[in-house]
This record gives sequence, structure tokens and C-alpha cells, in this order.
Amino acid sequence: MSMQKRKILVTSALPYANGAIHIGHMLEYIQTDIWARFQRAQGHECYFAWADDAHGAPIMLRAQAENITPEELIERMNAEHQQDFVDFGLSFNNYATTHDEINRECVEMIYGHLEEGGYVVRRTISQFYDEQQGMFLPDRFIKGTCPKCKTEEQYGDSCESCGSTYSPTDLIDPRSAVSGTEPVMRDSEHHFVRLSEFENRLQNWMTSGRLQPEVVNKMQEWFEDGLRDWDISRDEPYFGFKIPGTDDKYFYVWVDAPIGYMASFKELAERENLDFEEWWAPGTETELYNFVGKDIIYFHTLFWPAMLMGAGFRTPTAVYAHGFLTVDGVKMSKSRGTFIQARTYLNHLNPDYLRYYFCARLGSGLGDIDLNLEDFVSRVNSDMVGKVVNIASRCAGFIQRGSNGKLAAELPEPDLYRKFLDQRELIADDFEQRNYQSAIRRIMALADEGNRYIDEHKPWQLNKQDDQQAKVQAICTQGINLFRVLMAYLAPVVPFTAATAAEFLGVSLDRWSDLDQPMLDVSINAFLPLMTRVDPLKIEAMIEDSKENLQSSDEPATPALDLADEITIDDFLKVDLRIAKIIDAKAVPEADKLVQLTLDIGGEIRNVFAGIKSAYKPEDLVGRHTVMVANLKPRKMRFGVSEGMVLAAGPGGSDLFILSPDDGAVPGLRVT
RNA sequence: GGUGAUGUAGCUCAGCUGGUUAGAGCGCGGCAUUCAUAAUGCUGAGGUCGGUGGUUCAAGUCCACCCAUCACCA
Repeated sequence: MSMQKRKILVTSALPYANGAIHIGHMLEYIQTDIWARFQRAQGHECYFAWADDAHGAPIMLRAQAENITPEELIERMNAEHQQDFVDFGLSFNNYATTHDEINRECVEMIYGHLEEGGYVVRRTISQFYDEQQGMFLPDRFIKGTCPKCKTEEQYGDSCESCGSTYSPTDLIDPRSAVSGTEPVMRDSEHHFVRLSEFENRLQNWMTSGRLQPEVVNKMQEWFEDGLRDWDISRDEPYFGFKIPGTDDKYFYVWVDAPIGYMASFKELAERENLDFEEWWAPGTETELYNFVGKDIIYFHTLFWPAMLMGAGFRTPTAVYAHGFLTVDGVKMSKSRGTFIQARTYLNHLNPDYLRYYFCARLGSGLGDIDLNLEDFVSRVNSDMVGKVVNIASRCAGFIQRGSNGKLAAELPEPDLYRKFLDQRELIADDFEQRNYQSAIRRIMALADEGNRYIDEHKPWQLNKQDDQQAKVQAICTQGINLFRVLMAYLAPVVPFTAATAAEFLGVSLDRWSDLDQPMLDVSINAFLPLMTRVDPLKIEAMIEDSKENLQSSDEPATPALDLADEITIDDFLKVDLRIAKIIDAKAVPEADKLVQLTLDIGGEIRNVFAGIKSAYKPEDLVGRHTVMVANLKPRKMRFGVSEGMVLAAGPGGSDLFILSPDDGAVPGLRVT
């Protein structure tokens, strides 16, 4: 169990300072925090240092929109983020911002080394420029029509409709997403890092067990055609650090963001007298781990280690990627209320619930993690409350009332206690490998065993007999000790609950090695409510709240569509839509909304009443083609039988629009 | 479009280098129990392992193709 004391630095990816933290972010931070706390519980020296990612065009534009300076924006965000993290029990040792002097020094120093090493080249490139805004446009800030499938309103890098990727110059009718004007091409000199210089070293680094196998597979594609130069400069205006020796060039945010890991640690090192060199010099024995989402793997496995190599620093011991968070099986959605901000969650629910649930679901792979709200409730309730907490809860009363709070002097079943300890290494290994779900399975299997033990020995029966008090005390001492082991194993996962449990037990749960000595012949304190069941009503309230946040949000939310339930293609095909020609139309005098249409659907004539009088004159409709539901059950109305339905969109009144097919469609064609 | 990953009971997942009747937890049914925050124990029912085709004495496990989902494409 006891091995050499390791020195470990872990990081999470830096949250972007242009918005609030949501539970998708929390998945990664909780994963990281559990790992850091676990390492400390093994007696290792482990620091968790990170920061806000404060630079880039989106921050600049957001600040502009709010009419404040970028500095004001990122300062406000930093405070909000930190509060969210503290309240979620994240045990970071330092939280910085990439927009500070220490980071600037680190960035300039690393850039200086890269330049000295001959790794930086300058080249002129041609890029879209927004003349009205006076800025070069990143791909995501250009919109236009997809050159492949002609879908409108697509971004400059790829089409969301057909999935094809292209360069912004391929777009048909490109426009600036900032001003809406047509951008022009303009030349500018950019700085590049010659990644090809690092090709062999990166390959070696990557394939030496530092990355998940699937990540290594994925990264191979970058090497197939050889690494290209990496553009690390951005033109003015930009919010970031100026490149030394230039007047109008800034470091691309992905240069200074990962360096922020180093800078944040440096700040910590200065405060706590740690030896910076020991942590960052090449060949050091200390360990560095970056936890990241699967979307930003290549920044962390190509650019980041290349910069470190080129500047003469150590590279990460490993980069660990995780999947995305979905809620109830689909992407988080503002209209569904599943785009849950960290603060909204905290306003309704105990952070340990989410920490436990994520932990129970996380493995070492890249698969997405689903927060299934129903599963969330039953999982937390049955595992944490029903199994673990329950053990303490069913023993505490007997010890308190029967033995004055004092535990017995020895365990009645030391073998069972040893069995719990025997799992320690396996569980530790699971945590170490980030196979948290496996660790949780083992811990819960032990909890089952604990409950079974109490069940078999029935202290509540013995308690009713006069001379059995010693036995009751012994059984419950066993139970309390088993609980203590479980809680120590879970302490990295549910720190708030563990803190309360430690208070109840009167011992620290911080070190797993403490468990070698069972708690005997000592007093415990009054039982405290450790964790109450998840109240489904609070979940509903949280979802509602998340919907409300959407409206009051200062983010210009994309118009949320309240879509009907998802259907399959088979469901859709049940609806037989046909092209119809309107061969006659007349108003129904007795009804103020209805028009009686006579439709030709290719050899068959239908009589249909449509509620479109407020928007169309009957005579204008005659001769038009439109679309109708041809297999709708006929409906008897006061004026006759309606044999179908004409499709129209709009809220009503004069805002009502019937559909028309393109030229060439003939009556009777099926619409699919 | 290319690349990587994922797809096993209602839900969440195990199934190592192919080998007897495919496992666990939750949920559900039945029984027991009442110490416990209606918690616990025993027990039962549930799966053509995304689809198709192939390799093999033998495939959830290997190969090909297809489908769905996620991510990336400097």
C-alpha cells in the first residue's frame, strides 16, 4: 500500500471567461477533483492548479456587446466561476486568469525560446476582413451558403447540414457575422510554429503510454501527411498578449491558455514556496496530468507538448480525455431546461449528489456520459442513502443509547474488516486508472456486505434481551467500522458528506492508510444526517429554473424551438403528403375563417375546408399548387365533409402561409 | 466527405488474448424483516449481445459492409 510519495500536478481545461459554468463543465472538473483528492488520500503531494481562459475574439466581442472593458468582463466571470467551484467542493490550490502578468511572462519566455530555437517563421496569408468592424474574421465569424449542399447561414469552417468542411473563401455569399457586411480579402503577416520539427518527438511522446489508446489512434491522422505549421498570431483588434517585437500582433488564445497551467502553478509555487524547476524542468520526477474534453485533444497532445519541447520544459506525464455530457440522452438544451448552470444546480441540490453520480458513471474512455435524471435520483438514493449512509444510521442509535456512544474494545469479526481493507488496493487502482465506475461498483458491493452483516446479526432483536448489550455494542462497532472504511473510500467523491461523517465518527477520513487501525474503545458523536434522499421535485424545479434563466439570460440565445416529440421515419411515412392543385376555391359564408377548396391530387378530386380566409382571397388561390395531407381521416363539418388538410404555417390572422412546391411538381406526387 | 470512438436486459454498465446454459447494480414481481433518512435481506421474471454477410469445430468477442450516436479535421 505505502509506496514512494509522488509529487503530482493536475489541471482541468481552463473555462472560457465569456459565460457561466454549466454542469457539462462540472463533469470534467469533478473528474479531476476526485483524482486529485484521491491522490492526496494516498499520502501523495498533489496540487490542482488552473485558471480562467480570458483571451480571444469572443471575449472582446462579448465585452463590446455589454459595453464594458474585457478586463471588467473577465474579472466578473472569474469571481463567479471560483464561487461555483468552491461550492461544488473542488479542491483546487490555485485559480488564476490567463490575463495576468505571470502568464504574460511565461508566454513571452516560451515564445522567446521557440524563436531562439528557430521554430518560429513569419509568412503572409490572405484572410477575410470586416471593413466596418476593422477586424480580421475568424472562420466562426463568417457565415454564408454551404458550397456543397447550398444550405444558408453556415459557418466559415464547416456545414452543420451536410457536414462537409471547407475554407471560408469557399462559402457562397460570405458575410461577417459581426457586422453583416460582405468581408474582403486582406493580406497580413502571421507567425507560425514549425511543428514538423517536433514530429518524431511528439510521436514518441504520444505512443509511450501517456494517452488513451483511442486517442493515439485518432492522433495518427495528424502525422499521415506530416505536421503543418501552426498559426500562433492574430491581428489587431484582439484581446490577448501582444507578440514581442510587433505592434499589432497578438498571441492566439490557444498559445497562452495551456501556458496558463504553468503560470497558475508558478503563482502557487511563489505563494507556497515550491520549487518551480522541480516541477517543470525536463526529466523531472514530478508528474503532470492534464484532464481535457475530447474536443480539445489535439491542442493538448500536439501544440502544448510541442511548445514545451521547443522551450526546454518537461512534457505532460499524461493527457486524459473524457466524453461529453448529455442530459436524458440528448445534448443539453436551453429549451428543454437541461442546459443547467452550476449555480442553478447548487440553488436546488446537494453538490455531492452530482459528484457521486458523475463518479458512478465515469470510466477511462472517451464515451459520452449521460445524466439521466430519473437514474440520477434512484442511483444516488439507493447507493448513497440506502446502502452507505444506512449502515451508520442503523448502528448509531444502538451505540448512542445502549453504550453511551462508546465503541467496543474489539471487532467481533476482524475477518470481515480485513475483507474491506483487502479491496483497498483494487479500488485505488481503479481511481488511479480513472475507472471510477469500477471503484464505485466495488465500494457498493462492500456496502451490500455491510448491510447483510447487520441483517444477519439482528442487533434490534438482541437489544430487547436484558443481557445482550455487549453483543449489540460489538455488532454495531463492527458496522460503524465498516462504514468508516466505505466513507474513506468515498471521501474523494463526496467531500461534504465525508466531512460530516468525520465529525460524527470523531476521526479524520483523509488518509486511506489510517484504516489499518480500526476504531475501538473510543466514543463517537451523535449521529448527523449525512445525506438525504434526492427530492424529484427539486429536480423539476431546477429544470424549470433553467428554462427561466434562458429568458433572463444576457446571452443572445439562439431562438429556441419547442419541438414536438421525436419521431422515426416510419412515423413520418404514415402521413401521406401529396402535391395538390387548387382547381376551385370559395369562401364559406357562414364561417369567418373557412375557405372551401377543391383539390386535384392526380386523378382524384378532394373537397377540403381550410381555415385561411383571414390571409387569402379565394380567387387568388385558384390554379396554385400546394401540399395536402391526403390520408387524414375525413371529418364531417357543418358545411360538408373535409377530405384532408392543406399545410400552412404561421400564427394565424393575416400571418398565415400555405406551402407551395417548386415549379415542375404535378398533382398527386407524394412528398417524402 | 475523411478519421477516431461508441452501440450487450426498461436504465447504467462488466464481459481479459474467440470456447460449457451471456454477468452485476438499479428498476419491476413475490417473500421475509422493522434497527435505520420507507432504508435492509432472500428470491423471481427480463437479453435473436445495432443490422447483414463472412472466417472458424466454435463469435458478444476476429474480418467486411451497412445503420445510429458523439467528437475532430491546424
